[in-house]
Amino acid sequence: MTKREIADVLKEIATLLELKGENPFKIRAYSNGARALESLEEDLDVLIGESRLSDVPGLGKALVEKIETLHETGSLEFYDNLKESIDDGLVSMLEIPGLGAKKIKTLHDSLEISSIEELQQACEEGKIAELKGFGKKSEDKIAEGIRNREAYGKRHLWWEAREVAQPILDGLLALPQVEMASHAGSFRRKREHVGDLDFIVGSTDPGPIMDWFVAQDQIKETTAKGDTKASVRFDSGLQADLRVVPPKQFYFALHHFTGSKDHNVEMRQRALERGLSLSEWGLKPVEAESFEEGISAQSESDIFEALDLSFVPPELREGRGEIDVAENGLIPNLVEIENIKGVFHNHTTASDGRATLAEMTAAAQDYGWEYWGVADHSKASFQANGLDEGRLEAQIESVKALNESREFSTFVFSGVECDILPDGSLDLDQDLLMRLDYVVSSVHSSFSQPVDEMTARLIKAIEHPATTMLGHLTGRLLLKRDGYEVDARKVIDAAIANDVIIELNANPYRLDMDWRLWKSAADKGLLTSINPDAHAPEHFAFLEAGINVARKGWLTVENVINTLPLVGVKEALARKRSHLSE
DNA sequence: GCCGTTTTCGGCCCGACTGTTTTCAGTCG
Repeated sequence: MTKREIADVLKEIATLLELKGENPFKIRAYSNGARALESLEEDLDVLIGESRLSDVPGLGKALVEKIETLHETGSLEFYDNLKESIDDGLVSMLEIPGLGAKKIKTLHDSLEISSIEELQQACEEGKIAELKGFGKKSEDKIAEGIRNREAYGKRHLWWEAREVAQPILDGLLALPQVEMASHAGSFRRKREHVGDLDFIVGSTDPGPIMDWFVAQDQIKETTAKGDTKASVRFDSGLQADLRVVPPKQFYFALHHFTGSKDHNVEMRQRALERGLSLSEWGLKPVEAESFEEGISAQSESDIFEALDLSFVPPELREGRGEIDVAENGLIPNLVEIENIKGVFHNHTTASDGRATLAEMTAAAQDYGWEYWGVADHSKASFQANGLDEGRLEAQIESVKALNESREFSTFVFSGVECDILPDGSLDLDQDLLMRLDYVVSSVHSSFSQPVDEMTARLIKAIEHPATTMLGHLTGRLLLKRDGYEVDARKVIDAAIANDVIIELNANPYRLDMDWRLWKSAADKGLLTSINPDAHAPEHFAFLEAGINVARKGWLTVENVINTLPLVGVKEALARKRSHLSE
């Protein structure tokens, strides 16, 4: 079993133990173990081979044994027995808002409910309302939760959540009672998709703010409204929480609700080591009665500083080692959208784009970019009107003519998004590919190959002398379709060895390669190009989503080739070509 | 179940909100 698969098993064990009513700290130990495993930089084989797994914080004797068993045999008796003893239906009931492990256990023990269908029936028969600890409102809420499950149970792309979040934030900031306001949560951390939106406001007069918040016209329902906290749901199913706190608490609350949970746990522990207690209300000596005696913060930086840390940007607050790095003052200057000087991997009407070469060039010029690259599909992508050798040669001439015309200040690179055929070979003639400024090699077919075959296919394409960069590593479409299976580590190593870039596809549905893989890859020397994969001028805006991912992946300008000015990029592309012809 | 150590077991983050209750448990973040 792989690291990822084992981590999933540990997570599932945690959930199952919760439904059994186990000791909450034991449950947390399994969750922590899963996370420790996922964020391992080192190879699991090596760690187990050298018996160093127990050196990993969070993995003790019991977990090490279970992980080793899973890794070697692919199964675990403890897990099998546990799974056997709990109905799948109980697990899915956790998805209903308001139902946690304890209530589900009560429902199961007293009414023998073990599926959502049975739960729904019990609601209709009014049995839930009669249960001790439940009531009519609980019953209605559960029934509502079951009805909404289909429509609202999903997550929302960051890109789409932003459409809702930005007007709300602007509206809050415009209210006279609001002294400061920000979004928080996974949205502020720029996760690729979010479950809900969080807003934090600093104010001494919360009433009007709460009233304004729940009165927005896109709101479908208000699920909670108190003096300082409210929750609403929009038509899209997206939920948003607002918390109003006194201004002096604002930065503590902002930090707290930005999370992540893992980051906060580490921050609190660090505070405790210094005799301090950190919470959403403030930072004070453990023994102090109130936060009046605590430390004040005029910014989040003050909080980090009070714990001897340099500022950690929200994107990095995932509990993946950022505290240790901040302790040494080594948080890098993350790449910013202003650093981008141009973009590769874009399409025109020559294949499946919606704008012409000139229109796209004009749009790129509007962005102030020094260059952009056209990379239309190759002939194997028949459905996308891919270019054959003849049409591509014609496009090379068009690009050349456009550059020579000096109609635009933005330079155009001639490239192609060349299909990687099922056997790993490229879809176009090598001599022609070598004449292009660059080649993006991508998979668009035979997604279901076994992982070894797919990995070999990608590596073969990487080793092709014409390949400049690898397109969307997994082909995933977030919230729609999983990517094809591929051994990312091997592909990354091959890319580095062959001086090939792996793109960071900035399409909000792709964001591929995943942010979790970038830090270690970049540390090993991998370069990326943040590519909007634009099929229309307005898609150039996707760059922002790509920047989010790059920042979450700890990338700096040094790791991103399209932060280079035109001259630098020309040199880099030419170097790859000449280096190979030697 | 992990950790740390005051080395053998106690601590592990905790408050707002809801719906139930009539002083609190469960959920959520």
